[in-house]
Amino acid sequence: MTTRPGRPRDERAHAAILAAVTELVAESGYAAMSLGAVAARAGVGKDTIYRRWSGKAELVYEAVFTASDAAPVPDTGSLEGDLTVLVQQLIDEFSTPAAVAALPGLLADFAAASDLRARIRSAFLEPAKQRLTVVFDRAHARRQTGPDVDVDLVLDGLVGTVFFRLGILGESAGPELAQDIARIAAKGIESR
Amino acid sequence: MTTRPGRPRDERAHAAILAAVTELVAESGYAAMSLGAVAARAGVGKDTIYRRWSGKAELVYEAVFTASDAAPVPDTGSLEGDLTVLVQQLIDEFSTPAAVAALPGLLADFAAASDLRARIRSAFLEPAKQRLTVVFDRAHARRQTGPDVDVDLVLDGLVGTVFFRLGILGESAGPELAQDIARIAAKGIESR
Amino acid sequence: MTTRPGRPRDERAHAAILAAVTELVAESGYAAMSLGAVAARAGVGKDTIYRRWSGKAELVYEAVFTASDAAPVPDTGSLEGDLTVLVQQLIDEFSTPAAVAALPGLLADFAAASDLRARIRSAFLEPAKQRLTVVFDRAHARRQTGPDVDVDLVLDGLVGTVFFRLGILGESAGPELAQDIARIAAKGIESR
Amino acid sequence: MTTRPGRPRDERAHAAILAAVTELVAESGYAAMSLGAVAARAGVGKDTIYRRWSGKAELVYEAVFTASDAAPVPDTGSLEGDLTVLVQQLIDEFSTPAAVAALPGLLADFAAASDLRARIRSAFLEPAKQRLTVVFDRAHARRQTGPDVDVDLVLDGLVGTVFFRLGILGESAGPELAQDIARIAAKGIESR
DNA sequence: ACTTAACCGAGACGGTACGTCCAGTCTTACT
DNA sequence: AGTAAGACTGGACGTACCGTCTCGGTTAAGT
Repeated sequence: MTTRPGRPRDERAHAAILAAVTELVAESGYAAMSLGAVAARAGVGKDTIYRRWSGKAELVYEAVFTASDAAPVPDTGSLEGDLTVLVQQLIDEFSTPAAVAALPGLLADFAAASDLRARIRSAFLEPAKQRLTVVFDRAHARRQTGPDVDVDLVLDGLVGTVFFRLGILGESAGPELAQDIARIAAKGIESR
Repeated sequence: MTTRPGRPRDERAHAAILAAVTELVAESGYAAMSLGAVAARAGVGKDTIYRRWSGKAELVYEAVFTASDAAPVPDTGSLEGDLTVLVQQLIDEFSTPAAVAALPGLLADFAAASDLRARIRSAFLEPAKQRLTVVFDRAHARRQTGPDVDVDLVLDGLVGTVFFRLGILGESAGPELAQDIARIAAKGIESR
Repeated sequence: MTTRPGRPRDERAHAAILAAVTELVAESGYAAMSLGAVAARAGVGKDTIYRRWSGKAELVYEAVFTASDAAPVPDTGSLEGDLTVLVQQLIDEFSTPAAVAALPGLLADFAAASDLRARIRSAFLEPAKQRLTVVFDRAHARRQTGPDVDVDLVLDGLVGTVFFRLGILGESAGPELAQDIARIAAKGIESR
Repeated sequence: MTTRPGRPRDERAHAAILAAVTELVAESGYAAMSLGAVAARAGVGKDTIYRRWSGKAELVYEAVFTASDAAPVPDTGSLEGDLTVLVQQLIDEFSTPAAVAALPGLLADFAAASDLRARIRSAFLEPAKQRLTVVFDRAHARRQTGPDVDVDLVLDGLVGTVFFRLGILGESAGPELAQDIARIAAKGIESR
């Protein structure tokens, strides 16, 4: 039962919509980007959008944040080194023009709708949490940390710091930023 | 001649508007709160709002974040203790019903308008930065930290973490949260 | 008891307001002329206007239609000649830039407010009716007309025709117009 | 391919809007009737009104003056009789509650906007002018009038008189009015 | 070949908020 | 009491967008 009756959805429309969102959100920002403009840019009817996504937030999330899920788990041999790589991954993910323009409004919409709010942890944070858990397991095996590090708290700290700096304040990340953040975090959770 | 010509602005209208904003933003959320509804609730014409504030973001900012500027500088004798108090001040500021409801949309609007974006550091962060600077000076005098702590980075980390947890994820702060955050931060920046 | 207590009204303000109305109504038209703009142009507070006139209609009426009340009663020796002069007086009165711009909106406001509507006959038409009555009395004395000419009907016909042509259609009056109208009217009411 | 792409316009919305205008203009008058109230009464969004009409004047014109275009050309055998019928047609057209309430403000708006002003002759007057032309042709064939009657002038006189009496002064038309006007006009233009 | 059913672009639909403008009133300090 | 200035409530304006609905027409799978 893999096929449904009727005409199948046009994959080119799907791709054209996501491309239009990426362009328009970078040009205009999240709030100023209307779905009507997306439809026009993509050469698509508005229904074709609403048939696939429930609203602006879901659509922009998929368009902007679906690439880096495959980021590799860092393994540099030290906790600080691993965290530096991981924070740099976050910075890279949040630094594209589309992400910078989309993030504040996107998270505002997610936060405002309770059904979406519940999905932030699973959608945004879960991939990074898995990488972070592996990093901590290795650090524990090296006796650098205790067994009871609060992964969620550290993750919220790293993500919150990066999001606040780049997404809210709109500052660009210098080459030292990832290491500066990682150094404090690593020292903060190491044993002793 | 300190008085301007014409009828002076009505302070009661000012107060009624801010009270209406605080109520409505807590009831409806930032995006769903219309300035027309604010005017109706306050018993005020829309012009009276637009005469004093340039838009929703400026208005809500003034209504929701103008109380805690007078928060005292903590002085517990230890860096971790001081940071715990300071983080708790942030948590308290971000935990009122109006602040929880207003923050994501408010910061999204500030981030989207470049003229407002520049004001986040000065308007939101400056009071906390001053307290944090005093805390670090005392810690340095106690030889707990070096002289070159990056105050902005730590501040962004503390604020970003609290804002992300409470404002974006909508989680409520448990009694241990402030100390958990402060402990990691203090260890992360201590000398040695 | 000709003097009232308190400061007497400033006659220069009165004149400045009427001058500002005449200018602004000619520039902008009746509907687009706001009393705030009149006050600013006259260098006067809005209250000074509302203290003297009850609203825009009354003000514009006084500014635009108060000059020609002293028009002389024509006496050319023939009914058609007298009517030609009288119609030309109407045309002159309705052809000033201010009158052309003010008339449609002004009469619309008069017609919409029942208390003003009752005043159109007395305010607009009474001076012309008196002149027309004299003209008809002389014509009757010359046995050109019967004794029972419906003065109001003829007056409404002359005024309505001129007002519709100039005020509503916005056409300019050629040199023959007064005589063309007067000829038909005179023939239409002569005996035989 | 005569059909345009997209959802066709809803004829019931069109009719509901015109019905709401007819009701509301009769209840409130032209100036006091807001398009927002029309939309609410018709159960329609404001966009649906602005999509079809450019403003209040165009909308009210279509709602109030679209019935009598099919009025028959009078043919009583005499000029005065024909004119009496024609004037009565004008009176009937201007005497409906909606027309009485709409006319002054409507013509004021038409007169104020130069693009609309040009349409008064074609939209309001053309149907009556055609009937009047036929009446004059017949009168000329009967040798009652010369060949060079100024149709526009007589039409402006008849319409102006009726409009001024009913529309501006707000007087109701007695049973003799049409004949009184027609008698003067007929005598005024007859040969000899 | 024919039916069925979901798809498609286009754009109209009801509804809601926007930010501006004006009417007519009110409140200052000053004359 | 009158004055200039300008703030006040209230409400209409015309625009923009949301998310849904309605057309005519297309594209496959199932019969």
